[in-house]
Amino acid sequence: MNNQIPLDQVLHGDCLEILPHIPSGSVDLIFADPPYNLQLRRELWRTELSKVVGVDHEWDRFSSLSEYDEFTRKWLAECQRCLKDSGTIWVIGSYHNIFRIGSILQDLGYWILNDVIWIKHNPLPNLRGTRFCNAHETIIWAKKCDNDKKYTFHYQALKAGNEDRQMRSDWYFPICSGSERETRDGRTAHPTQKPEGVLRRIISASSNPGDVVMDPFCGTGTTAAVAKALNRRYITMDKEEAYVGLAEKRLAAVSPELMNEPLSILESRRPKVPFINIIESGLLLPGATLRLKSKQKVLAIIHGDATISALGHRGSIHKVGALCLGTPTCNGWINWYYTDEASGDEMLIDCLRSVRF
Amino acid sequence: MNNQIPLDQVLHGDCLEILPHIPSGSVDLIFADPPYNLQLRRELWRTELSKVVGVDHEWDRFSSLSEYDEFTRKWLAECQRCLKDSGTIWVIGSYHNIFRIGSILQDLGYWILNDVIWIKHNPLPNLRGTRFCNAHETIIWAKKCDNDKKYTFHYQALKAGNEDRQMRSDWYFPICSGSERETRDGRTAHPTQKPEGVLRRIISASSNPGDVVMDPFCGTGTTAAVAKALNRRYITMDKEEAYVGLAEKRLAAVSPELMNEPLSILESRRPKVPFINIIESGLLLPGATLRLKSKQKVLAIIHGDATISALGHRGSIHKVGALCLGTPTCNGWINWYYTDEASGDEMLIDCLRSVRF
DNA sequence: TCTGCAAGTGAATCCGTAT
DNA sequence: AATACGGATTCACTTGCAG
Repeated sequence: MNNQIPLDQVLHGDCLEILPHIPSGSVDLIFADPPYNLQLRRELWRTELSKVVGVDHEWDRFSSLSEYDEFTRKWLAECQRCLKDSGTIWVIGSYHNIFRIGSILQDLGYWILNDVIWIKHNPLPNLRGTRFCNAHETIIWAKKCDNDKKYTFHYQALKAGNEDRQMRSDWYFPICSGSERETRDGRTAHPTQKPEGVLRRIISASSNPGDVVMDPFCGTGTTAAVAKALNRRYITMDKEEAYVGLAEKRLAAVSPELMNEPLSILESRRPKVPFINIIESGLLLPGATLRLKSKQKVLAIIHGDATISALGHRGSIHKVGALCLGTPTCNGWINWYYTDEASGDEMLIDCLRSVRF
Repeated sequence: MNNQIPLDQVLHGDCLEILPHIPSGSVDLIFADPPYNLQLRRELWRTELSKVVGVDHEWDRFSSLSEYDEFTRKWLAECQRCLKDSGTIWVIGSYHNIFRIGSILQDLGYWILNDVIWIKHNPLPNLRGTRFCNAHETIIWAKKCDNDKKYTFHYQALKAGNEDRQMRSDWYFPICSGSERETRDGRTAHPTQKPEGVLRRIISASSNPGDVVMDPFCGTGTTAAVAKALNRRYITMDKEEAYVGLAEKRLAAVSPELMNEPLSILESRRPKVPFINIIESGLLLPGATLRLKSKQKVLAIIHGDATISALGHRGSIHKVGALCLGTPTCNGWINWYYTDEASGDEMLIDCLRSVRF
């Protein structure tokens, strides 16, 4: 393996052994669905045992939790090393393990961006009627560290796909079932297979086509399958050979989709028009005046160099706006009004930018 | 104070100093809304140049995560001592602190029963478009320890009040506003006042009339007020004298309710399915086409991010619809048609929303 | 009295590039 | 690396006032 990046394969082995071979800073995005049955099984087992033989609760709980913490710290630290400075990680869990994971993420210096709640329309009910129906899972989204690097987030595309309202932290997906559910010998292949919809939203929101997406706990290969469909590269692994075979078979049937370039890539921003263009093109003449909506008395005069002056201040539309309003910053475009000669209406100078130059 | 239980008063003082005076095993239910340890780095301004009033109070400042952990461990340990063996605790938080809280609860030997998600109808949006809108908070419900004692949980009452379906872990409440919001000198009295609906559900679900309900972080006194209204006793405290006075005044105006069982469950409003869910769930595939009834020649293509493009425009089903029709607005759901593969019929995409998610 | 519009606000780890 | 500065960015709901 050496320093080669094992792309687009399903590796067989424990992530604690494989991750150290992945080069540092080579991964754009990580999704992880770590096991928690380690802890859960032990605690259920302990509960049963304690009824019979009275095992020392304190000691056993501590050993079980700390063992889980140590495992978690190891794989999360390796993931952090593998991530690019601009990379982000998603980790999913339930109340059994998500608090350990969130704390360790913070301890390792990851910087949490959001916790997202996957709300299940069709959860397993609480069969004994002793608690609330556990109808959700928590997914933590974090960046590698508290640096200034920009992380990938297709805000505008998500907003457009969400009917022009920004995407929120509550996500609604059915649990994985029907034909999407992988089976082996006619039985559910993996107990915690995640819906492709969840992975689709995660991968398309926080990575770009061509990016490297890693999943240290492959399972049935949902992450890799969606990554392939969305034209991303993948690195994934599982310590159980049966899952490796299953995932490979699943991946072979996946074809990369067309039409999944994010809106923010296709829609190259409208080129910014500097204020001086407005003056140079004669849309506003030197000597004309501007007003602030909230302070009608403040009158600014436009100079030939596209600076303005008001209340004894002179400078850009932004700077003079901030000084007049007493705010630290000000977007002059959406605060200064000019008077339209034809209609006499007061109009935002931002309107002048939509005129084609 | 001695061994007297200071019932139905608002105590003035730090919970770390007061809690040690509360007798062991004297409390049936605890609700705690501890400081979140928010870390705001810059001022945040809205586009219309009003400043967002964040939580930047002395009581929410900790110098480090470990200091926060230590504080948390101390008050949670005291709470555990105060609880009856059958008692339970609820703690609310956000991603800034809830993982620390959950881990420490587990470390101390509390036994987590559920994590409940309070989903807000009307959260503060993400004003910079840099993350998902943080639209929820997490509430952990735990029992004192992993013992065999039965805890209070009115499963049947909750179910009856929830249209005969068992109550789930996703709860929908608007943020506290309007006349419910406590004010002082005409301004918001406390930045983190919780809605009474949340407390009403918590207290009535997990305690009985006459029980002792404790809140170590009184604030405006919501817990005590709801406890009094529901005929419970309360113990509460705050280290800021101003809040003590405020809560006392609020409590004086509360009358215990008659007939407060069964539960009154607020309407649960869940957001409608956005178009992106249709794509993510595979009901429509990227690359498929949509048509307008009135303009059959206009063909729109669906992209992987649930935007569509037609006539050179790209955006949401609504926006592109409006541009194609030349109307100011357009409800894309009832204007775009897809072709059903099985029948060949043209169907409104609105039909796809009725599929159960 | 009713309607419509404007203004205000809520637990927020909330910019990016050029110099 | 630190600073300067241009200019991009929000949703649901309530209250109050004008008409």
